[in-house]
Amino acid sequence: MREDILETGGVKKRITIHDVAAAAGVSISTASKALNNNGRMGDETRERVKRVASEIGFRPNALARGLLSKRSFTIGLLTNDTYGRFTLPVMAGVSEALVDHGVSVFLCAIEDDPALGQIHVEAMLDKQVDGIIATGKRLDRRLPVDLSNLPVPVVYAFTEGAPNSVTFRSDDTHGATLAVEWLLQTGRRRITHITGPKDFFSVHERADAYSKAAGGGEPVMYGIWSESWGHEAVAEIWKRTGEKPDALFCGNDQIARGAVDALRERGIKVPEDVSVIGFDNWEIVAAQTRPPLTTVDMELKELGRQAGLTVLALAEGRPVEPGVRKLPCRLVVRQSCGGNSPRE
Amino acid sequence: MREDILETGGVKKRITIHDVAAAAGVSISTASKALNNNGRMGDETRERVKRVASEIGFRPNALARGLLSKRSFTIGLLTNDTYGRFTLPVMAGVSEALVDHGVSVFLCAIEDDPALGQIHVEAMLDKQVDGIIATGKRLDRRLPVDLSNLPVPVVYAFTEGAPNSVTFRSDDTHGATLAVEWLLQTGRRRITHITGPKDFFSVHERADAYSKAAGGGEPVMYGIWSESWGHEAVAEIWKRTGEKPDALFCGNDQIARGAVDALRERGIKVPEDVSVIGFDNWEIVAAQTRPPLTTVDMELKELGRQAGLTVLALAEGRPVEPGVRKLPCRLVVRQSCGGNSPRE
DNA sequence: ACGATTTGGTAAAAGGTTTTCTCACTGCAG
DNA sequence: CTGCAGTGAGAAAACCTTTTACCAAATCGT
Repeated sequence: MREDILETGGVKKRITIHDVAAAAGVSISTASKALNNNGRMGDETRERVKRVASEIGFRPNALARGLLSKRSFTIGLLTNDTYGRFTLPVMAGVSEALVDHGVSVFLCAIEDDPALGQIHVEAMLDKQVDGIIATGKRLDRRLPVDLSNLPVPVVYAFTEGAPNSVTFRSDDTHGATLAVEWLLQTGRRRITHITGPKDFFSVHERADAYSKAAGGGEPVMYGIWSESWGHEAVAEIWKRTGEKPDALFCGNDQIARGAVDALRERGIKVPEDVSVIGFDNWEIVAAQTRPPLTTVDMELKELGRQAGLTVLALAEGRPVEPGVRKLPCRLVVRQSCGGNSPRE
Repeated sequence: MREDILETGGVKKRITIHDVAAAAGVSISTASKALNNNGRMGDETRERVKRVASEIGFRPNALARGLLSKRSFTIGLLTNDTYGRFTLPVMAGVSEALVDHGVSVFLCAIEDDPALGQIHVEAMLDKQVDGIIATGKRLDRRLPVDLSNLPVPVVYAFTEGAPNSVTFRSDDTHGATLAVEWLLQTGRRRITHITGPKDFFSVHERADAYSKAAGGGEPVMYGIWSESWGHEAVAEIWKRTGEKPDALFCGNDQIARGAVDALRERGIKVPEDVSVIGFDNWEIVAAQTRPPLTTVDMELKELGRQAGLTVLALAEGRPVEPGVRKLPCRLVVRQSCGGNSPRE
C-alpha cells in the first residue's frame, strides 16, 4: 500500500463494555450497572469500574443502547427552505435545546420535492428517530410530505401543521402591532403599509393588525418580497398628490431596504422626515441598510428551541396539548425610526 | 386520559423481520437472505418473502443492522458558521450527494465553542457515525475541535484541515483571475481591487491573482467585509486626484454592493462608466443590487458534494489520496460589468 | 443455632439483523 | 445399494448494551 493513500483509520477497535469488565475484573452486568448507577454493589466496586472505564476511554455504543431502549436519541428535521432564511435560526434553536439532552439532529433538505421528502422520511424512520420536526419557509403552506400516521411524534415549526398536531409559529399580529405602536409612540401619524403578495397568510395578519393599530387610515400596498418593490412603492406614493406619509411599515426587511434607498435618492431623510420599519430582522439586510433598520424579530431561534423540547417531551411519552402556539415577536430598535434607545 | 392530550402515537409496534418470516412461513434467516438477495433458496420462496415483506410494510431496523455491520449509514457535519453564508450550500451538496446512498447527515453547530464542539463530536462517535465532515466560514482557520485520532475518517470542506488529511476548498486564485480577465476582456484597463481584512488568506490569494492578471498596476485597498467599506473605498478613490479606475474588483458581494451604491450616488453609471464585479455570488446581495452584480461563484454546493462522496469512500475503506483539492470557481454574469450574455 | 433477610455479584435473555455453519433431502453415477 | 454432489432451508452465533432473575455468602433477629 502506498504511503500517501489514506485508509479508514487502521480499524482501531472500539472499546466495549467487555473491555471495561475485563479490566476491572468484574462481569459485564456489574460493569453496566456500575456505570448506570443502578443495581446493587459495593461502593468500592462501583468506583473502580467507573475509574477504569474513563481510563480506557469507554463510551457506550448508542446503536446497541437504542436497539434495546427503543430510543435512538436522534430526531429528524425536515425543511424545504434551502435559502436558509427561516430554517437556520429554527435549526440552531432545535439543536441548542436538544444537545443538552444528548439528542442529535438529522438535517433533511427536501426542496419541495415529494419523492425526496418520502426518501428522507423513510431513511429517518429506518434509523429509528424519536421524533420529527417539520419546518418550512411559509407558515401557510404544508411540506410536500405525508407525515400522518407515522410511528413517531411530529411537531411543526413555521409551517402549516396537520390538524390536531402541535404547531409553533410566530404571532404576526403581535409583531405588526409592535411595529405600528412604536411608530405612533415616536410621534408618527400617517403610516403606510407596504407588504408582500396577497396570497400569504402572514401578509393578511400583519395588514389587519396594522389597520387596527393605525386606525384604519391608508390602504395597504401589496407587491412582492423584494427591494425593487420597496423602490416602486415609494415612487408610486411620491408621485401621488396630497399629503405624504411620515412613516412606512414594510412587510419585510428587503422591502424596507428598497424603500429607504428610494427615499434617500429623493433627498428625503430617514428617520427625520420619514420613519421606516421592517419585519424579519434579517441581520444581513437590516444591519447594512443606511440607516440600519428598526425591525421586528420573529424569535425563530426560540421557536426552534420550543419545538425541540416539545418533540422530546412527546418522544418520552409526556403529554402535550395539541394546537397552534403563537410566539410573541420582539422589536429591534436600530436607527430607521429614530427613537430613544438605539441598542445593537 | 383527556382526549385533547397528545400521546406518542399509541406505541404502534414496529414490524420486524420476525413478522415477515412468520407471515411467509419461513425462518428468520431465510427471510433475511431472501430480502438481501444472497444465500441459496428456491426462486418461489425468495419471491414470496419479498412480496410478503412489502405487503406488511417491513423496513429493516437500521440500528440493528448498523450494530452488526459496523456501518451506521450516518455521517456528521460539524460547522461553526451559524450565519449560514457558506455552510448552507456546502450542507446542501453533502446531503444531496449522500441521500442516494442511504446516508443521513447529523448537523452539529458548534459556534466556535470548544466545549460544545467536544460534546457534539462525542455524541456523533457514540452514534457510530461512519465519518465526519468539518466545515467552517474561513478556509484559513481551524475549527475549535480536535479531530485527530478519531476512529472514523474526517474530511475538511472550506476550513483548514489537519496535515495529511483530505481538504476541499475553492480555488480563489482561479476565481480572482476569472474576474479580472472578464474585466479586461470587456475592455477595462484601470482596475482597482477593494477587498477585506489583510489577515484572511483568501484576501491574499485573490489580491495576488489580481496583481498578476491586471499587470500589477494599482495598489490593493484592504478593509472589512461590509457594504460600508465599499462606500468608503469609493469615496476615497474619487477624492484622490488623477485618473479614476474604470473597473472595481471587489473582495465580496457586500463590498461590491456598497461600491455600486456609492457610485450611483455620485452619478457615475454602472456599468457604462465603471464596471463592478463581486465575489461569492450571494444571491440575496448580488441579485438585489441595481444593477445586479456580476460575480464569482465558489461552487460551494459542488464542494459539498465532493466532500460527501469522499467521506463515503473513506468510510467504505476505498483509498483516497490526501491533500488539498482546489475546486474551480465560476463566473456569474449579470449586469454590473456589461458583457454580452446577461444570463440569470 | 437456625431460618430470614440483606449484600455483592453473576448468568442469561432480550433487542433486530446478518452471516456462517449445518442438516436433510433429491437425484445420479458407480 | 452406497457414495456423493447439489439444493433448499434452518439453527445459532455475533454485534453491544441493559435488565431481570438468580445465587452464594454474610449478617441479623430471636
